[in-house]
Amino acid sequence: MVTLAAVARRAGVSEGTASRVLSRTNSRVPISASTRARVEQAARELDYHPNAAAQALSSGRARALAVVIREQARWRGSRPHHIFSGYNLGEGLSGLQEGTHQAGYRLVLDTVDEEALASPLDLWKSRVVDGVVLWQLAAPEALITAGCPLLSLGVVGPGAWIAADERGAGQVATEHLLSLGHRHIGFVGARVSHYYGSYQRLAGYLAAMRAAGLTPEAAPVEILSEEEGRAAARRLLERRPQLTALVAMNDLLASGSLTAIRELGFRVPEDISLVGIDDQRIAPYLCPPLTTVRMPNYELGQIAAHYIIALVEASSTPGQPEVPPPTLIQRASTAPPLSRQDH
Amino acid sequence: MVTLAAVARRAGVSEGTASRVLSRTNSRVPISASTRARVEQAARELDYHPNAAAQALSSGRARALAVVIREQARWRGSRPHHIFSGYNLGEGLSGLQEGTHQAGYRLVLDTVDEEALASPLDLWKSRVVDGVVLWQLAAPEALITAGCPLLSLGVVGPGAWIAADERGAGQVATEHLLSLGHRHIGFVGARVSHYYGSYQRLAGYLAAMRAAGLTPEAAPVEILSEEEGRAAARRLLERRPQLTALVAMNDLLASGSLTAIRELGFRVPEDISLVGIDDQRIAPYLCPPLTTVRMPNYELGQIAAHYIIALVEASSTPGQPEVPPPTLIQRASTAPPLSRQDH
DNA sequence: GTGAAAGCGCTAACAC
DNA sequence: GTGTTAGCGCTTTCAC
Repeated sequence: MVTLAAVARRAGVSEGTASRVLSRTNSRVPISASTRARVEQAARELDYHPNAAAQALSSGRARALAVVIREQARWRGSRPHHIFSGYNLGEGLSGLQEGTHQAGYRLVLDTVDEEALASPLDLWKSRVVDGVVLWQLAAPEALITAGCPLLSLGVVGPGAWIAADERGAGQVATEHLLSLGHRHIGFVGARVSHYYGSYQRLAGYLAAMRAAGLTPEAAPVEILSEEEGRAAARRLLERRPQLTALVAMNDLLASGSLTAIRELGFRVPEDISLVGIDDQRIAPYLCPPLTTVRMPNYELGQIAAHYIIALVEASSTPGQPEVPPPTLIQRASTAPPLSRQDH
Repeated sequence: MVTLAAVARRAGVSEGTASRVLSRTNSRVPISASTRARVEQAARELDYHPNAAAQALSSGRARALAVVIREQARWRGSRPHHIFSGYNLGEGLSGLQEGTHQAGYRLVLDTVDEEALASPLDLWKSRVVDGVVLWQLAAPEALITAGCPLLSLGVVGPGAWIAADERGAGQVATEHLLSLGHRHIGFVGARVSHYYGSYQRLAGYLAAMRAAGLTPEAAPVEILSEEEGRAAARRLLERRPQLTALVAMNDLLASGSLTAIRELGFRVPEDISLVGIDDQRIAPYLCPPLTTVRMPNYELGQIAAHYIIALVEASSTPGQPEVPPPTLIQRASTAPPLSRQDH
């Protein structure tokens, strides 16, 4: 193993100087250009890689962040699988990894089942990570009282949190239908507990409807499943036959709604238009391909990385960052209303 | 911060003894029950969490593994996204995380763009991780010469590698069609370079066809895209009008094949049956829902964790592990052949 | 600007 | 069985 001492020896300087040249953190001291060059060359020639554990121990910073992901309480086949598979988490993780890597931090992956958030606490207390990013997860009390820098994504605090413009997504979806000429638009998926997005997306829908002077009509859903989406859409369409369009709180519910619409003998988009939110991987494969709203997941990940790193390094709360707006992805599930609405 | 010294003091023992009681690694020495109890209680009372950096520095083991994931060279919208989003990586990561966590190791997430595998090398040389798991990625020469314990998943070595029974998957898919009564079965997706699965799945198809005394008919594909799948399926069906069924090398190609089949005026499954492989998230949403073969991704992840940890701790190659077989997931895209085959 | 030296918290080899 | 002690490789005062 090549140590700092070896580099220092070869460059003809002391360990302290070599450290000052080579480490990002310790560089508040001016160094002469020639010394710097000699040290850097020696490091290169020796293929020096600083020992992360030694750096962490000595500096008190691990230069690592934890991403915590909830284990889904649902099963596929007979094996557990994490929320990984859905919600475009991949995009978010990409962004997080990108931002994290750029800043010279590492990302430690952690998963937790429902409420047992012991493992991120342990990662923090063991100084494995300097901070924690919680994916669609509210900060547990224990982590907060432990003083761990943390950031919840897509969920309201306690503690710092950021989210995409979920309300805007509901609005974008609704306004798209409005601009197509729809006047009787329902919402599938109100009231999913603990999920920030569900509340805000509904709020966006309500705002858009009211701004257009129209009466909103929303059907609640207890959990996020296709089956629930199907049932809710069915109830909505039976209760309000004048509806010509539906906004679904997310693509999964949209998928269920599609089934309900078809079961009632309607065609999409001729009789009923449908918009989802999320632009999940399944969206283009639904029949017809689903018009939906894409959330800035990648960017949210990047922003989260910057935010938590600022929090870790400055131990002062950064300002609320700007998140790019959701965008409409137009596919084949929406069209202008036919005459059905005329009665 | 609560240190080992504090625990030792409170328990009335030396640091060495406390360490022996509390650390998994250092426990080859017998300890009296009463001492052990006293130390454990003291640790509990003080809420002691060993400093990971100090442990790593002192022991020379980080108790961490890297998972390396390739950055996809394709774009979605205008942002990069990783292979995360596809190939049921989520299931595999779950299994990996599970196995890793159980053994008291952590998982460090790393992504690389195509061939630049510098960052896992750096993780290893900096002693951030004790070993590396490469997801659908061949081991780069540099990592091997560096002596890093590593394991490639779903790809043939150099270095250790494990994969699911890809050949079996091809066979299962083909045999399903055979058992339905099909005799003219084509294969979409031969010859995708560098991908172990593509070769083996084709081999499984060929074996099943030959075992049934039938003539195989495979269409090559250059890259894994729906468009390529569509083109290949079209070529195949035009060249061999007697075909009544298709096996696609994976669900993405199956999706493209579905389009081609429909474009040629055939119905699925009445005129043409179609089987995919992977059971990706999109599979149940295709029209009709795709019959496909599920790969044991979760288990593969778990097995990988055990394997690499054995490699790290024993520095001896474990035996080739048993991976559960692929299983057929029957949905609506397959049925017995109609009379078309009779001419 | 640079060197010397004191730890960071833990493990492990060695005594007893 | 348990205590003592010498580091692990780096950062960071404090001198000069």
